[in-house]
Amino acid sequence: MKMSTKGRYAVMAMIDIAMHSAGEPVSLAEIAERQDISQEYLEQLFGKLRKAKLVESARGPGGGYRLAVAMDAIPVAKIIAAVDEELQFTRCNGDAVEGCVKGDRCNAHDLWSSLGRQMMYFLSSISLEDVVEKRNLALAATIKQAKARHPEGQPA
Amino acid sequence: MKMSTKGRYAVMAMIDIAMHSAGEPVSLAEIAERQDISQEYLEQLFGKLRKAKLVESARGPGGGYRLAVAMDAIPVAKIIAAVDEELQFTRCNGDAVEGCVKGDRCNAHDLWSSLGRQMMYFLSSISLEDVVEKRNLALAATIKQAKARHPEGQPA
DNA sequence: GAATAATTGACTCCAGCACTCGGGTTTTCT
DNA sequence: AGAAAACCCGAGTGCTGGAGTCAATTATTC
Repeated sequence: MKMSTKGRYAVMAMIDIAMHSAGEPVSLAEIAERQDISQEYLEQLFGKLRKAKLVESARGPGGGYRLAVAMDAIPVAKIIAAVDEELQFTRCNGDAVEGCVKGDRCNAHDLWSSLGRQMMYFLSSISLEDVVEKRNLALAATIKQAKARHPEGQPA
Repeated sequence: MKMSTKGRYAVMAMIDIAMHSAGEPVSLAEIAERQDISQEYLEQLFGKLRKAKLVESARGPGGGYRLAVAMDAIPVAKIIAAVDEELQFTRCNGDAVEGCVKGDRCNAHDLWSSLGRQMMYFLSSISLEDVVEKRNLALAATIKQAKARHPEGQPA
């Protein structure tokens, strides 16, 4: 269970722009330098981010990228979805019901779709601004809830 | 972003045992047949489940595996952790602070560790029994919370 | 001792990730 | 106009790790 670098890099790059852009576009060379990601790889990612209308580009000298909309209107989930083809976990994913096991839905089906929903809501509920400002990341309430359901619940 | 089949298969197999064992052990051949997983692959997984003390084995004819402890004492997180080496997302994972980017922690560090924690608490809060009985999977409360934080939050 | 089933370890296959490369084209500055 | 700074785009490549196979062994029951 892990996340691809694409999603991670994309979020890092978006944060970088959000933090360093004072109206002027930020060049990929800068981002590559600061985030330690190859510029060629970033170009790939930004192609997708642009198609997803999350950034706008400016060509020529002094050009670069800037956010297409305000930070607080960009949920992290959108960034990841833009570059990461699929962010579902199971081939028996939420909507496509058939094909789980022997043409039927597997015995853990509800668990996985519930987990997927859980993550989607988490990532949808946190905006780029939240990350930059380091807000809403503690989630004390949600965690307390989980504990209340199973008081002995301990992480690995 | 996806989960390996190992974790999925392991949970499916454990559910299978929980549902079909009436005290007697359940053989891998049965599980393989019912869950449509190759027996050889299951052997690998059960080696790890046994080492993690989640199942007990009985050899010889009529043998097989049974749960080592009660269903409600087995959180899903433990099953996955037993077979899936790492269920962290980022190389900049929760505890190891260094090495994120240029020896420092990356700008998205808190986001990833928070996401990881979120998933761990979710999977720790759900027991094998919950899954078998299909309880606690709706999580209406948690979802409502996420919505309250960002009312416009929509999944991909 | 024959059949059954777990136990173990090594081994193969291959998709997809993580890049790299080599060309473009557009824009701006001098 | 020309050069330089950037974006733009499609191929191509290496290789890790997941997914699954195979074979041989040990233990148990009848």
